[in-house]
Amino acid sequence: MAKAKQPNPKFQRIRATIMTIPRGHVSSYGAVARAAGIPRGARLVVRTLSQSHGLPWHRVVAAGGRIAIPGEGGLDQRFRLEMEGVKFSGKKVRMAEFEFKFPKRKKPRQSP
DNA sequence: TCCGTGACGCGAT
DNA sequence: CATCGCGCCACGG
Repeated sequence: MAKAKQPNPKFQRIRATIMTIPRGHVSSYGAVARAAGIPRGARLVVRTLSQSHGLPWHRVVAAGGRIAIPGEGGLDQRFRLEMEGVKFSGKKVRMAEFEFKFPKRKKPRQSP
């Protein structure tokens, strides 16, 4: 077939990465991009979340735990996170306690 | 082909 | 703490 817009491998990695975020935890666009192997791909993460469905989009926030979605979407995200047990401090998620750290497969000698 | 846009990140003011 | 500006990446008109 011709080629119907094939999803670049980058997007696939981003999706896979986002799906590893456990319930009750969050991550940031930049962190997800880095975990996917794209140091400056925060915008790509945004695109991926907007285009793909079925992803836990509400578990991805902006740097510092800030909700980057304007309007009701942002409130929706906040409710969903609180429903999972995530606590907020003002308008930001308490990253120090709920940010999910992606496993760094560099090779610290342990379960790679 | 060039330009603008976006659920971003970070430093500077 | 609030704003602004610049850099990054991919896509659409």
